[in-house]
Amino acid sequence: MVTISSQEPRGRARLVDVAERSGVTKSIVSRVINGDTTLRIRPETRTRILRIADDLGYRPHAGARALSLSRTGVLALLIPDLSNSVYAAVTRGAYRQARELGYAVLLAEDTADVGGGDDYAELVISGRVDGLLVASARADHPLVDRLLREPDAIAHVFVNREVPGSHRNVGLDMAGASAAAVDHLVAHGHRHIAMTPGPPELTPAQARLGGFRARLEHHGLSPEAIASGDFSEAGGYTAAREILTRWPSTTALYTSTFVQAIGAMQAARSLGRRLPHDLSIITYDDSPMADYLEPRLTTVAMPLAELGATAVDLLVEQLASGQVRDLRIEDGFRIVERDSVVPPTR
Amino acid sequence: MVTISSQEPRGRARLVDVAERSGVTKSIVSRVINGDTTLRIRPETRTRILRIADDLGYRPHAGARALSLSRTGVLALLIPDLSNSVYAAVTRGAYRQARELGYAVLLAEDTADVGGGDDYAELVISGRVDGLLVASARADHPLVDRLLREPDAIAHVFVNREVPGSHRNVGLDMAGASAAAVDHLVAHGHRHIAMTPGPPELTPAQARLGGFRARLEHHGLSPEAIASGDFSEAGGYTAAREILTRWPSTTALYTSTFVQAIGAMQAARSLGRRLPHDLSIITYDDSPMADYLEPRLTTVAMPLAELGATAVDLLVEQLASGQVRDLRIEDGFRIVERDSVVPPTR
DNA sequence: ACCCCGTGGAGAACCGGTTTTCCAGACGGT
DNA sequence: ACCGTCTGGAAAACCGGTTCTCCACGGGGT
Repeated sequence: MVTISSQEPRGRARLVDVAERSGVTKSIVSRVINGDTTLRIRPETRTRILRIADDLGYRPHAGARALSLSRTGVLALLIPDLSNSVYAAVTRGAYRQARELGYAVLLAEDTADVGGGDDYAELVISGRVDGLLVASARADHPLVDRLLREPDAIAHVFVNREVPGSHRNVGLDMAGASAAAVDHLVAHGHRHIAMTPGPPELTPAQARLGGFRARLEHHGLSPEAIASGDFSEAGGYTAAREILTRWPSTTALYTSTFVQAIGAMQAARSLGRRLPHDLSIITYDDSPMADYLEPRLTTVAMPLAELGATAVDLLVEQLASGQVRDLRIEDGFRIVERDSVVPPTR
Repeated sequence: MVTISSQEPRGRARLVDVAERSGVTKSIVSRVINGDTTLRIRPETRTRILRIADDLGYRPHAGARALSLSRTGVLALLIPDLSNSVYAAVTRGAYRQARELGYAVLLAEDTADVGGGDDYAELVISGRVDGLLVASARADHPLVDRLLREPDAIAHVFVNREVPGSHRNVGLDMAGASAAAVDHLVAHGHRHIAMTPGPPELTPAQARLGGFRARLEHHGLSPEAIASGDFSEAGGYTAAREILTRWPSTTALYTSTFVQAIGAMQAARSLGRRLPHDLSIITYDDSPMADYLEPRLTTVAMPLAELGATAVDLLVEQLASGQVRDLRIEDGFRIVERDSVVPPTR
């Protein structure tokens, strides 16, 4: 039978362990570690405590801390689709900024199958996280309903989607980016320009389409064709085929996501169009892959990391002050010229 | 001045709130809610408690629970790169299985810049999660060192990588999948087959290369060429260009990741090779995008969701019993035939 | 010798759960 | 009427922190 002496290191060092070895009480250790400025303490005692805490590898227990402070220092980022690399960039920006502000980020994929999405509200109610960054695009999301019904119950910010009346939207200048895409195509001489904006009920699709239409009008043009289709390769393929068969005069296409562009390129090829001469393509959102397509794909790169970081800023601000507001990142997008946009041959 | 009556709903309902309204003590409520079978209680009292808890929307405070139980019911999944869709599939499998077993999964991207990676061990030490699913591929990872030094301090499992001596590896049959790819190419008549395995120091690259070599040998062949390059588009491009320029007799190429294949296709085109007739390509890992490339890309689809689920199984088993073991998912991969593999023309 | 004040820290309450121990009262048997 | 047993639940300790209140002690001034 082996008895554990009190000198034996336990599984983890606790505050009281540090206190015992330092010859003080745990309240002192807590205040030293947290840098309480109202504490008057002998410098040597302070350094002794800090050294012992370090020796023991002391780390505060997150649960105990959350219980005592009524806050966790964790934010949840809800994204609709992990395989969409757009969210990878947003996530990186959010992580970095959260870290900067002393928060951690918990990432959750908000798939439709997870019990209606109410689980995510539960993250906050059960005290796992302090607030929610909601990047889900689904229009009829039950979580969104709930957040709108009792907005103050749960700190939250909507990222890259627009929930009217929430006053908690942080977004990109999608209209501006779309206008830039139009300008780029027009500058190359295109006048018969089509677009695949994405599902009409989703706000990102609406915003990009709105900017597209408005800028065409500015140039005295109107859309050659608009065809919806979801944000996937298949959606781009279907929409582009529809456009190219029903409006063969189209010389340029603006797609709403990178993978839509992939689908659209395949659609063009399947109809015997040669890229880029028979059809110029530019897409919203950039990707490392753009350099390795044939033709290399011209894109509008968006400041996604900044979007994530700004969303964190807003959420932390909301946690601290209770104030909420909308914010749009006005600049930061840019056209990345590659080979998929050339002057029209007709 | 408004005074809050005790009838007023607080921010969240606590156990004691449910208890008061039920006319019992919180210990009873706790035992009822947790289904304590040793509790003898009047059925009507039980239903009353449950109804009131439901009415109040009671959710236990995760921190308090973790403090009391010394477990959180949360597992952390550490992945090296969020923009890699392979991990999206692994993550989905892990989420689903974790949910099944009553756990939640916290996702963390293990980027190199995050303070040496020791932060992740801290997730466990600080009581935020119960265990770690480590999918990071970096060979020299400080976290891996730490886990190897004190393996019992932190429950963990290595996913899709092989850490020798850890006895906590769960992986796919990469060698078998590579053998299947070789078989597929050989069945189409190829005898001059090259591979871009990826960075030589990473175990996934080694495992795929090993299976490739062994199966070629089985067919009485030897590799036409092997060129390393990282797992990205650029890595595939560079490696494929090297192969095609230095070993022009190559008729078929097996790449180690989907995006490597994208890069390799571009490399082939850049050298005037026509796909697939001048070069057949097959890649490890499938993607929805494969259907929209030119030519449509033949792949070896891996059971990634099952990998994630199995990893969770093993970690939960480790938490429950302290037992550890290696596990390889032997089957489940399959060739997805598309258009990028054709008989050689030479 | 006495008072006052600043220094340096002790002690206890509390956060919201879980779990173990214990007990009042009803009930049945003799 | 008394005893033992079972039923249904109360009470308290504990998990590991944070924070508020309070106090012992020593030095300086008069």
